[in-house]
Amino acid sequence: MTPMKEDYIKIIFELGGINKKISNKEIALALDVAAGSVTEMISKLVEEKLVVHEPYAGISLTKKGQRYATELVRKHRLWETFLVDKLNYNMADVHPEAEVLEHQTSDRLASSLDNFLGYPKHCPHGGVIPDENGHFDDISHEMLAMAKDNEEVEIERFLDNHELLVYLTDLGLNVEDDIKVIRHDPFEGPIQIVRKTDQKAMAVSYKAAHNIFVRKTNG
Amino acid sequence: MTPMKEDYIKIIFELGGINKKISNKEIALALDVAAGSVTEMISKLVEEKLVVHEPYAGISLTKKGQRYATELVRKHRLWETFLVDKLNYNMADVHPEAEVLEHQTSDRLASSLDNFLGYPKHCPHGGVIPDENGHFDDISHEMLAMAKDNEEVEIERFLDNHELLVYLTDLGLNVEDDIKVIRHDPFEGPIQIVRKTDQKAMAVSYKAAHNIFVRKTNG
DNA sequence: GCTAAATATTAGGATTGCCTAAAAATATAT
DNA sequence: ATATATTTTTAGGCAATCCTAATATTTAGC
Ligand SMILES: [Mn+2]
Ligand SMILES: [Mn+2]
Ligand SMILES: [Mn+2]
Ligand SMILES: [Mn+2]
Repeated sequence: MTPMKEDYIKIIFELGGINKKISNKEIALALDVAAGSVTEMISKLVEEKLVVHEPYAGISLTKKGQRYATELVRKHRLWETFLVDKLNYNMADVHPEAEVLEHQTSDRLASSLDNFLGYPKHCPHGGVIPDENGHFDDISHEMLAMAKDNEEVEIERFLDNHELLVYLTDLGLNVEDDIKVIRHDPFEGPIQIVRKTDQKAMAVSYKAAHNIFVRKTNG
Repeated sequence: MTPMKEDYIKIIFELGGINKKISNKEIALALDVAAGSVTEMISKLVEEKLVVHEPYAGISLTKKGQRYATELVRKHRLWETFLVDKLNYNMADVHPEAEVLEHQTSDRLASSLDNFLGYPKHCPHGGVIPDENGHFDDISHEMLAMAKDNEEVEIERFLDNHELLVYLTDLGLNVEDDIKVIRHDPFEGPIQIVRKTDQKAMAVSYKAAHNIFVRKTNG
């Protein structure tokens, strides 16, 4: 496994989870490489039984590919957690550092780090950290944008996008916040919310609200 | 700068410091690559003004090359310190992890790590950690093997060799120990020493004593 | 000082991963 | 249903870094 192969496997996992088929183009876009490079790399990953490829139909991970993907996601998110919790990085800044450290992280290092961090369950963006055996909890795919007026939800996770995270940091909205949706302004206007703990009112842009995933807090 | 170029620069620094000329062969041996590969890489480093090469005479670093070398040594040793101080690694085990992490360490990450570790001056093997500006203290080149009977010295540093470090860990000898040399057994026999703090007597093998560097504690 | 051994360089070739441009396959829109 | 647009694959090349084998140069032994 080279770092590039790991990144291909990881992006297939992140875009498609454990069964959705991903197109050549989606990978090329996400990794910022040419389509021809993707075709070529995928054919190598097929040989190594890490992915399944139906030409012109799509690409998905084998069990073995999933194993590598979750390991890499684990390492990535442990580093992100380290950077925020121990080195006082801002959550918007950790991605590029983790993106390279992940590939140089032995299993021993990952497990020492995990222990040092107190076995965190989530990265600073709310992403699940798989355990040593590749097990991880389900994640929500419910967008804040889709929550109904008056619904009470918990902020579960943010997509790991720099601009989004800077925006949310400025706004003061955090993972694990319990909030109440007040209303959806028309014409793709902001979603108005209130944080229950401190009654702070926030207006979350329509676009951002599509990149924030929530979980109903029942009630 | 690629990771391999960084490793070439670093080994030239470690073998030769800031002025000694290093041979092709020494580099090939240290990095475990073929002599032809070294010639080729050196010619690239010459183009980039990182090293000076007199064919058949030897290779040394330019000022620019020294700058890169000290930066990499700094990152390497900060990681080693992190692994020992925070993740409870044994000093014999840290080298391979640091060897790869060093290449993926931004200046920002290095300085956050430095702060987190409390600005350590030395790595777990007693090697000096250069500061952000590439400055570092002098190091001793006096081998324990050469210390005279009855001389009192402080253990300054160990060469970073796995077997040596395992041996010294078992023996219980540490960097910064203040010791007294008792005697040199003949026929390349061990050097008998006593640690001043706890009067613990130790017999350090002849070979190991050539890889341990000390500083006179005057007295 | 000459010859043999050691060291360094050059030459030719492999691999990995990327690129662009052309060709093939598929999807979409009227 | 065809023409157009999009996506995917193929083909030909390039850069980095390694290797082995052949050649050149320097050093060491007698
Ligand atoms: Mn990565
Ligand atoms: Mn994350
Ligand atoms: Mn290295
Ligand atoms: Mn060290």
